[in-house]
Amino acid sequence: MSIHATPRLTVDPVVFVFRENKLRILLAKRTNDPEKGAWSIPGGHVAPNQTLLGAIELSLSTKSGVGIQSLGYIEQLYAFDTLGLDPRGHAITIAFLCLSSQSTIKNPNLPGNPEFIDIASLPQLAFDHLSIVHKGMDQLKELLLKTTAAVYLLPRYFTMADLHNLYEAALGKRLDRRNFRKKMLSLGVLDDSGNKQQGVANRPGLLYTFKSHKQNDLIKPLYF
Amino acid sequence: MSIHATPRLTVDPVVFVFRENKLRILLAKRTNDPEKGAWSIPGGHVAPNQTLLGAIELSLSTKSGVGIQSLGYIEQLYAFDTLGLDPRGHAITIAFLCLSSQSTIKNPNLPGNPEFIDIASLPQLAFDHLSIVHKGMDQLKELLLKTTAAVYLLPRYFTMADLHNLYEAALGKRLDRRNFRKKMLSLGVLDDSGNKQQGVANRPGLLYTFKSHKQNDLIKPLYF
DNA sequence: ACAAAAGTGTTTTGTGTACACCCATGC
DNA sequence: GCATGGGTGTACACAAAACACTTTTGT
Repeated sequence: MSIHATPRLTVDPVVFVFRENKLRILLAKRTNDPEKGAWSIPGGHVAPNQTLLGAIELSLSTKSGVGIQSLGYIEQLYAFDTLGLDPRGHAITIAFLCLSSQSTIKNPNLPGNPEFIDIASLPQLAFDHLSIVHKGMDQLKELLLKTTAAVYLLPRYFTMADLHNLYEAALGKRLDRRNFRKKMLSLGVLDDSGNKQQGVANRPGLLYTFKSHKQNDLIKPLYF
Repeated sequence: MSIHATPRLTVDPVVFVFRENKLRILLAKRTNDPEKGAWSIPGGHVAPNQTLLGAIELSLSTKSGVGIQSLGYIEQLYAFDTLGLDPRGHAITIAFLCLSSQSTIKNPNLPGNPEFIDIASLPQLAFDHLSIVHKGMDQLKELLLKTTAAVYLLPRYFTMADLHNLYEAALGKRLDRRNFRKKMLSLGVLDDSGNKQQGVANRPGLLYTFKSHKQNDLIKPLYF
């Protein structure tokens, strides 16, 4: 293919979902040595003439059953150099941030037992995968503060409390409920659907959606 | 080396300097086909067991004579997929942002005639190098708004007008001189050296430096 | 004295932040 | 009617933005 020998190239998808008011990340147990059995990001190698996204798609579906069409958002994060970390030899892995509103695993019985795990209680991870996860969390924070990326983590209809809980989980701190509502509404990216929550033992919240032409929009940066 | 065939891996350093009130980028003419003679970023291949920074260092010094020790700041930018763009076969290039306050080329007679070229009048670039340059410019803007990165582009002593000109060149827009000064001074990252400019045909400006313990600092984001 | 750029201050307007009360629902 | 979270409004402090005059140097 080439006269130049280079390190191996791999990709690692950091997939976030939001379920039960917890921000979660897709992990699977390694099925091979090294670090067989350790929780890890379900990534894989890039073949010649395969795009990076193509490699993401293949390793995701093979190792976790998550289809790329279920990801509303994909963005390249960072290239990590594994020099010295992997006994199989020098490799560079390019991490991707992926956001999905489908928060259940369709094939939980795959060899690696893929699961969406709460970022607040992460297990030990293989290799340098913890740094990769942290990079993903940092970028997700940026996105939530500067764009309407929340649309890719929430269901079509959600309450202001859902949105508030997502922001608190992702930013890792408490936000004043009233000021949060005020800021969000002032951005003009939400539509009041006119409907209310059903079957809650308290005053039901209004159900909102993101305005369709405001999805994937930059917003005035938020400061919390 | 590996049982996995992958695309070639290369690195591309986007080196910025600030000279004569112009933001400039390091370019060299390609000395080989394809696109022989076209202006390009002086990057190169990554060898197995070579770090990405090691590859940056080697290609920079070989193709442009710029030593890595002259770069006050290096940061990884983005991985670009060249699939279909390079007749030599599939390659992934990882771009790096580099900032230098040494703004003259020591070896202008190298084969590629390396030069620091004003970003306001860029020539045609080889391959997708224009996208890479744009990514570098975007990230530089971010850095200037959020950190004291200007320290890596300016000489040790500089006037408020120098700093102001750098920001205007990098952000590509006019900034109110008085509010700029006020914001910069309020950040508490500058020291007044007590000396003044010499030999200008008008009132000389005070010479400032960045406080040494505030270099590489995050600052309260600036809004211009 | 004149040109040219440096240095200084005020006012207005918007927004982040803190905080307290009423409202709708299920039980 | 009571517990639980949802929804609303006000006051204060701070910072961004717009804007005009005085000062210091070389010629």
